[in-house]
Amino acid sequence: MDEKDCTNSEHGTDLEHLCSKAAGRPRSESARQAILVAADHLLARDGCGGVTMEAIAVTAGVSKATLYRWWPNKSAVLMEAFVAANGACCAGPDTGDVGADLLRRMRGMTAAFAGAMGVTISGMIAEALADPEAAAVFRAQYLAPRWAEAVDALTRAQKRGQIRAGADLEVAVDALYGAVYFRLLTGHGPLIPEFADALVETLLSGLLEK
Amino acid sequence: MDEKDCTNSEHGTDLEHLCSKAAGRPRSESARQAILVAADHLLARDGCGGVTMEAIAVTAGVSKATLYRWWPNKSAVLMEAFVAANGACCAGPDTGDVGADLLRRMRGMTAAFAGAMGVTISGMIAEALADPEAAAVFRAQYLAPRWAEAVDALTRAQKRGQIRAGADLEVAVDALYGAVYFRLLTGHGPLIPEFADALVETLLSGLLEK
Amino acid sequence: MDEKDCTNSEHGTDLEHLCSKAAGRPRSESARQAILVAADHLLARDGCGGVTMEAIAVTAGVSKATLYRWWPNKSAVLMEAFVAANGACCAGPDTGDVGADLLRRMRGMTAAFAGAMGVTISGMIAEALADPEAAAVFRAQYLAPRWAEAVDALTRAQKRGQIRAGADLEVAVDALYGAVYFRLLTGHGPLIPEFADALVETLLSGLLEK
Amino acid sequence: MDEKDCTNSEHGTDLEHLCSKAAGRPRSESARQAILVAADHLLARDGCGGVTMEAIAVTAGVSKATLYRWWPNKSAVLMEAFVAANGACCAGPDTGDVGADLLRRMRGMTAAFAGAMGVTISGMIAEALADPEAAAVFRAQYLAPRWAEAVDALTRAQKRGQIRAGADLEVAVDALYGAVYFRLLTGHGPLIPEFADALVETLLSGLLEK
DNA sequence: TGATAACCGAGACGGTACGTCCCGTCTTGGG
DNA sequence: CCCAAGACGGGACGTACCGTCTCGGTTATCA
Repeated sequence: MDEKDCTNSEHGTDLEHLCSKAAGRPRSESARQAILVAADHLLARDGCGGVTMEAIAVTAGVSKATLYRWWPNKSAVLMEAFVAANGACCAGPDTGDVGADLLRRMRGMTAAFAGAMGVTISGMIAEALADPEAAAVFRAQYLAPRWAEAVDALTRAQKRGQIRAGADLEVAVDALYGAVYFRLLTGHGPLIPEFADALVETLLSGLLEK
Repeated sequence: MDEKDCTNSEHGTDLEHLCSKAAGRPRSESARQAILVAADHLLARDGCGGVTMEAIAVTAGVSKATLYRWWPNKSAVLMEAFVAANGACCAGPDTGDVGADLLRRMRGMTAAFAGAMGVTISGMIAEALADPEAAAVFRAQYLAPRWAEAVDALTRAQKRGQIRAGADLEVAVDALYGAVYFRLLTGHGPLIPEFADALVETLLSGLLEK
Repeated sequence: MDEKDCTNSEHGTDLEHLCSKAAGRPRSESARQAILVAADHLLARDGCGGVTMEAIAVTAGVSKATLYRWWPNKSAVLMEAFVAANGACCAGPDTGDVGADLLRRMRGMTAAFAGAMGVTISGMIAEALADPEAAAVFRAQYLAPRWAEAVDALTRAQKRGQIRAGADLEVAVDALYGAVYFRLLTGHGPLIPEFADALVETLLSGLLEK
Repeated sequence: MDEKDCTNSEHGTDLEHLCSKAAGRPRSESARQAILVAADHLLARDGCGGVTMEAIAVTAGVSKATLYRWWPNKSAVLMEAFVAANGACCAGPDTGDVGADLLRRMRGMTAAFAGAMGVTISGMIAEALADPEAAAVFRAQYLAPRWAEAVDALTRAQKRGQIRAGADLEVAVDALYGAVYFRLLTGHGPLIPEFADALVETLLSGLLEK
């Protein structure tokens, strides 16, 4: 982190030399990439519990010591591999129709969670539950951007007057996302498009009789 | 399961002798209780990942073979210990005021999840994510009753005309519960009473501008 | 050790039950034998430094945990394997001629040390130098019996009047054995029959001019 | 070795330029000294097996690459550090009384071996047992001079007529030194002055009844 | 007076073995 | 037939050290 801030500093000042120490052989970027790729591959093939540090090392053509030099444990490697592969958060288009946009978003999410991504996400949450640091990474790198993006979309709709002024949009996103995660993690209901439809409809219209 | 069906059979018929093949020493009920108590205690103390079959056996004063004679693996023991300790599902009173009842329910849930119970539930879900059979037990013994109870309460309110006719109450409960589980499992927001309040308000009133 | 004393107790008293507890599955003697055989085999094939606990386990068809359950480390396993294979100390015949007997003994020793046994002994001493417990085993199980036997033989000759009364026979054996070990361990001279001859002659006759 | 032969060449001939290709920075003598000092210090503190190349490097304020640039492996460093610190072989005075001289010599040796030097020597022998090159260095740089010196002393006595003509003095020194090394390496007896006394007496007088 | 070549520190790298831990199975003797 | 005690095979874990490598930077000598 520190040296990244340093090298990325766009204003080359005299202070540069303070952090550009970097004595010794620099970290092998190729090894890092190979590890993340191997971890992601094994994650998809063997599931979260089936991945082994030894297997990652062998697959990546890397020594186990190198793994432990840069990541404290298996959770950390898997989590970084996951966010490296799934970090990008493609904001959907804002068509002006909050209902349609929300529907598209939630349908996409349920469809993804119903497939291979669902298995992977489950694994990452299991990992997060056992390791607070992994949890923090998952939250910051994967969850937060998507969540914020959804809140933003709702906020824009609210400013357009489509959503009532007093609504707590953050809690609303928790309810939308939470429902999907709930079904994913507990398996208590199917992740089908109709579920997304009903969920959006429920959130938008509310339960109370007018 | 099999012999349970047998011993629990309330109708003592002539068929009894078919399953009451209890030649030999019967299962020690005291050992079973000691195991469940020990598992629950260790679960609370060491967290889910920290519990060991060996530790359960020693704490319960029981041999490891006895554990594996009656449960197929660690998840099963922990899950049964959990539902034995937390199985009862006390339905709250139905005061006739949906909003107040729902608020009470969700506040209770968030408060519980914010405490020791939250840690335990997290552990059980982690266990469920790694073991489908444990997941089934968790769902059937813990989750389903509470979920059904909540759906029932909303259904009664709907019949009373407090909730609009077309609302999908099952999805609504998924959203309510899901939001709380979401925060519990991802740690992405605090489990405070205000969260319960906002959640109920959002679900009841909906997001759309009237 | 303790339970050995116990089971070997020839007088079956009431106290027997105190130590014949032996609860639990008894130690597998076949595993123990397989381990010692495997260790001895690997020792001969790969030399002392080349043996691996993992290799011993695999060769013996045994789990690594079983190794560490009964021996604290590699040295201990190797040492026990060594003494199990080379523990027997065949006392040579006492012909009544000290010189001849001594010569036969030292020639046999140098011949053995010049061959494969020399390599093995070197390894065991290296192991003993790094691990005091292994040293104690080597001393008690291998060295002491042979040394004592040699001292005894000299003592008998002394009683027969062939060796002068004041001679310190223990120190003499140290000199005889030490010289051979010295050449073995430092490689500073060859272990040939002539060396044994000269050594015995020197010790018997002494250096001083009469 | 090569460049040592070169720099040590006392006869500065025209050939000098062949090996004095010292284009570039010359070897840092201070680093070399620091390494040997550090190795010797760690050897005394942690014992032979406890010394690490990394530790030597850090202690000497030197990089690991520098170690491996000048020595092929750990044994070589330790051995050179040992002989650098203990290479000098102070020949004792030749008083004309071979018995007294021998006694003084062996008493000094046992006393030294009973102390810190004994631990160090043990370590070097352990190292030598695992590495033939280290063994050669130990033999040539440490052992041989002392051994030769002792043989010389005995030879002088023999020429003076104090020792019988036919005695094999080399074997006698092996017996004297070997006995002390034997006790040091196997720990089978104490290294006390009385041992030196008895040893010398035994060797000088021999065992046979006259 | 540079240029250049070998030095140096720092430290990451592949590799190998270590000793620990836990799982789920088994083998005893005893109730 | 149950139970306690506890040994067993299996397999992943995280650590430690080895000897090699790549950096950026530092000297002496040669051109």
